[in-house]
Amino acid sequence: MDARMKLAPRELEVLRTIVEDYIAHAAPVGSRTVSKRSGLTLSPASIRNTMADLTDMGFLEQPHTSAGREPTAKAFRFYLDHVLRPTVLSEQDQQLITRYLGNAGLELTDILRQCSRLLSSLSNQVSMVLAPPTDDVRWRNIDFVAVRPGLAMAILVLEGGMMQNRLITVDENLSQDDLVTFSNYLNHHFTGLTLTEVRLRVLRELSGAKERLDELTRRALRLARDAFETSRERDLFVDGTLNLLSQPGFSDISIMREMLALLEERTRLLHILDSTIEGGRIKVCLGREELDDLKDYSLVSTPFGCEDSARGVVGVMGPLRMDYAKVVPLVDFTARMLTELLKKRF
Amino acid sequence: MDARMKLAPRELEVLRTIVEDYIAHAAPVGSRTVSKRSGLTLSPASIRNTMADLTDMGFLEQPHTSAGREPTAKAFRFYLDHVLRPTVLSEQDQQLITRYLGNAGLELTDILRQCSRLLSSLSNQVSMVLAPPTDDVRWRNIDFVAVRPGLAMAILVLEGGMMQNRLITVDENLSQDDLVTFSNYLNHHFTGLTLTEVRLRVLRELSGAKERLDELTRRALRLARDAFETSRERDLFVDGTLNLLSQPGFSDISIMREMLALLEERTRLLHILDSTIEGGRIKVCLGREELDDLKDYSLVSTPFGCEDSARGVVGVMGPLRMDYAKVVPLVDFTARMLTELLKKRF
DNA sequence: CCTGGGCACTCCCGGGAGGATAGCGCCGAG
DNA sequence: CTCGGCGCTATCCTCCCGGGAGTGCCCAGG
Repeated sequence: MDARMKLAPRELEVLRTIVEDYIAHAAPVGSRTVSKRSGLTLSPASIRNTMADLTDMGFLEQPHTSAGREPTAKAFRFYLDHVLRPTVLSEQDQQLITRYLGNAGLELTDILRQCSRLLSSLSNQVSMVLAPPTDDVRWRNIDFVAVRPGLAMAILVLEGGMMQNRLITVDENLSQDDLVTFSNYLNHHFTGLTLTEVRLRVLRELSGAKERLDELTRRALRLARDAFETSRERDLFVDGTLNLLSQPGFSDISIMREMLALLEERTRLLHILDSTIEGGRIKVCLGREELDDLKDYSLVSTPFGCEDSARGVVGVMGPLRMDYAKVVPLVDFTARMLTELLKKRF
Repeated sequence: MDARMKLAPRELEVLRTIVEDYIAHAAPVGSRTVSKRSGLTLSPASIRNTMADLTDMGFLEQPHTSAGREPTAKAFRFYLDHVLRPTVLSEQDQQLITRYLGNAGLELTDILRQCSRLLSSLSNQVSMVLAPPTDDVRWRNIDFVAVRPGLAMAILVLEGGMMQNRLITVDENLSQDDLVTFSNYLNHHFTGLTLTEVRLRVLRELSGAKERLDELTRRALRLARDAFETSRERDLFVDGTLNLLSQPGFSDISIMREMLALLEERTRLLHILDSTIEGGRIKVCLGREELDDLKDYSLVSTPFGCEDSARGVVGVMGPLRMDYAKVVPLVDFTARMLTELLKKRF
């Protein structure tokens, strides 16, 4: 976007003032206000001229004749890209996050859940944390533990220290020793492959010439198949839904409902979050531009996790006019901490 | 409540009509409507007399002079206790539930989550499912699996087939064999005790004269302590929050917010649900009577699980005037199915 | 004594009028 | 280029008024 070139310093300053005032007060901004709050020493009348220009350029719009101006999505985009300078999170919040994540527990899910809580309460918005996908992570080790006759738990450790465990039904008279034999077999054959590859290979071998497989192999493969048949649903933590209600100007209940519907319908949400992973850097996705359902909302998200392995996403969703100056560093910092924590722990 | 004695057949019929009409339309009911809809063949004027009596008795109230009557909480209580006859769930819904629960997975959490989904979508209300507490369940078997040096997973199987697993940090140079030794030791000593008892005993022995313990014992006890130090938070599944918004007459946003706050603040919710477990039978708890925060809501809940072991709770929460004739059998049936399923599976 | 028609009364609700307010556009002087 | 001033416009709030729904009460009739 080369829009920056076109904006004179004064226009830029006026735009900045309007956006920030709008973020702070959630109401159309008038020329008088801009005149007072901006760094410029211009009368309202002069400001009005500039505002008229900005309106022509598509940065501002009036809800109706003779109301103040509201920034458009384009204005927010511009503000984010060219005006907002990267800031760091307040010392206080940093400490809070570090402390909480420090003793959030050993399990990834606990950590991520905690993370989501933190994000929503610090941002006063809806937060979401999407766990890293496990499909492309490499197999390191599997264990089977007999729970009771006919039921066993499979514990799969993946590269990077991620784990999955799930219950599977097994032959009634399999002993723990049998299970160990099977896991040895599987570990020997599959270590280093990704889960997707494993799944593929298991299926191929099982459906292939059965007679060629000995009993051991076949049973081991069956176990593996049961344990990984379907890829496990990725954990998705959403928190702070309540914050949606506290907002001024959720004038339209229907949008609200749309939002809540989205939050309950995990698949779509998951897809949206996942699509933000690509850039690698923090990304602000304005409703009007990309999420066509949520015109007046925006999503600040960034991936976390080591760059070379599976990555999850943390994000904060709120109204278009949320406090980016705070939320962006917040999301950024949280993701960094999380990445660091995972690197250390796993 | 001996109020039933006092109600003449006509009064009862009028009350019934008003309650049911109010449930269906969520609006004050006038004498004219009652005259038409009730089984009685009386003119509005006569109905008015009866309605006046019912108002005096505290069963009805007027939002303002010259509006229709609304049933009070007392009326709902009466309706539930003496008018509503136990009905069975529609064949169709029964099948739906049986089918879905049938292939909900092997793990308890998956089953309960599914259950919650079902309840909310069939009732169009907010549903909640609280997992059985594990504190008073007896220990059956523990296993430790080394995940990587310094980290192990403890898998605890409880009586009735419930399981818990969690990660614990261990001595860097413990081998899998050591872990097996420890688990043998623990199983030998603790099988049959409840988790609370185990926790108590572990702490006592560890804090007691340390020199008396040999190395093996001490290390085994340490593992046990780490694995059970804090009782795990009970799973609580809430679904259908969205339904709150679809309701007519959530006139007051503040109540709505109260409700959502409650749903996020798990502890309180958990406490409320848990307190409904005592009766053993299905219970309808009207906001005004017992949950003083939620004046206009009511909770239909019932415990599930074998009577002699730990029991969880399923419930549906909705406005005072929800469709009890449908919700009560729904909750009841779901709990029964769940109980049966658990009995069979675990 | 119960029933039910009639009537006056009360209260809510929706629509319209009018004043106050906020903000714009434009013009014209400095 | 700046900016004070004026006229214009649209919203919001308040008040008011009439229609509608439903009650309470009275009284006649079975």
